[in-house]
This record gives sequence, structure tokens and C-alpha cells, in this order.
Amino acid sequence: MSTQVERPTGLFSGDAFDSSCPSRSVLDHVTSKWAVLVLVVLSREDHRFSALRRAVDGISEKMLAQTLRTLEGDGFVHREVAATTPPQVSYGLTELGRGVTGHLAGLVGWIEDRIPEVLAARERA
Amino acid sequence: MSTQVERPTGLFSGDAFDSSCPSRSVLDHVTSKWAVLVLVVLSREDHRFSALRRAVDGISEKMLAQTLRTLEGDGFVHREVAATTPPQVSYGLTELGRGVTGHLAGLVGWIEDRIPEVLAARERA
DNA sequence: CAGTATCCGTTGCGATACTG
DNA sequence: CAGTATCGCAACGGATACTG
Repeated sequence: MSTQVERPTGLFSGDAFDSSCPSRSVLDHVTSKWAVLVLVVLSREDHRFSALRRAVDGISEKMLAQTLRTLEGDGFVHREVAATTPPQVSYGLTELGRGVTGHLAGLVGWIEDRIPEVLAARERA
Repeated sequence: MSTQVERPTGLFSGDAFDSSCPSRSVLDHVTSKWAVLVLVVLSREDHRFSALRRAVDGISEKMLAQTLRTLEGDGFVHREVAATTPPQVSYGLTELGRGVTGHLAGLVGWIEDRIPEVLAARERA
């Protein structure tokens, strides 16, 4: 029992958050470059593929498709196909998806608020 | 004025969050593979370089150094050198860093809680 | 201890083209 | 519209070696 904890409580080394833990992969999926933006956009309302592509500035079709499949695989995004011609596919958040996205939206909002301070820090650096 | 909003309120396309906006780069830095983990570890207590390396399972020296420099550049992490021999360098969060990390920790905690549900979704997929 | 530098395989990701 | 397939470069990131 050292007073200085060299070995943390157990989340990041040798326990729940070590590199082999599934939490890591979920975290990676959810915080990936595009997933954050896609999730936050979807939290506002369901979107069709093309609308999503336009809403997330700069994303390619390939990355959008890939991101959506990953998110769907983890149960965050729900895909719904309407049997019309031409077929309309719409994406939305699942209950689980709304959960993560709540945290993500908080993060994104915070960053927007504090951008000036970060920019100021960059000046100094 | 369409009832279906094709053009979102303005955060993700043509406004604050478009691809050229600095918010994007801050978001990318903060949500990068290792930054999330480093920040959450630092939120518990200050760490020396080696302790940090041990606490974040799987990180290489290179990526730890690189992550710390980026985070320091954005004003989230504070580096302190003690003039001893051998020199001891310790890293901690700045006020700004504690702000983002609050959101990050919430996200990480949520994921840990809900891992079973995500795993179940993966089974089905 | 606290890093930096170099090498180099792996992956991310955009561009382009094609399908139902 | 809603994707999939293939290519190819650039960045990511690990291993190793070297420095103050």
C-alpha cells in the first residue's frame, strides 16, 4: 500500500480498460473522426444517406458507409428501409445510441464554447 | 421552407463545424485514440512520463510523447519540470483540460456501464 | 528518467468507377 | 437514391536505437 498510487484503481491497466478489453474498441468506434459528427447529426433527427453526407461536411461516401456500418454493428444506429421506388433508407439513433450521443453532444458543445481559449493557448505554444 | 430540414441548423455544414473550422481539429485531438485515455488518467492525479506509460496500457513512448505535445499545445495539459537529478517531469491537467475531461470521463464511464448491451448488439449483427 | 530520431509495415481514407 | 469495389497515397503508429 503505497501512498502514491503507481498502479491505478484498475480501469486502465490490467483491468477493464486494458488494451484487450472490448471497451477500448467501442470507445475507438464512437470517438472516431466521423462517428462523433454522424451521431450528433442523427441526434437532431433521422437522416437519409445523402442528407447525412451533406450534413457532415467533408465526409466521403466510403467513410460514411463504413462509419454507419460500424455504428450499426455496435447497436448505436438503426437502419430503416422504406419499400418505395426508389427505395428510401433512413438512419436514426437507437436507445443505446441516444445514450452515448448525449455525452458526445456535451463534449462538442463544450468545445465550441471554449474554442477561443484553446486558440489562445495555441498562440502561446 | 421545407418541413423536412435538408439543411441543418448550421453547426455541421457551412458554419461552425464545417471541415475548415478549428473546432474540428480540437475535436480530433481530444477524441484521438490515446488522448482520451491519457486525459482520463491525468484527471485522477498528476503523473510522470513513465507512470503514464504504464497506466495507459499499450501506448508506445512515441505516441505518448506525441499525444502529450498536442494536448499541451491546445492548453489541456500542463508540463512541470522539477530541477532535480535526475530531472523529474510531471504532467497534469490545466483548468481547460479539466473541462474537457469531465465530458470524456462521463463518456468512458457510460461505455463501461453499457458494454454488455453493446456486446449483445454485436452478437446479433 | 525523459525523451528524440529513424525505419517501415499497416491502416485510413479520398477518388473513381460500377451496381441494383 | 443508396450503396459496393478497387486503387493508391499519406498518415498512423509500433519497434528499435540513440541522447542529455
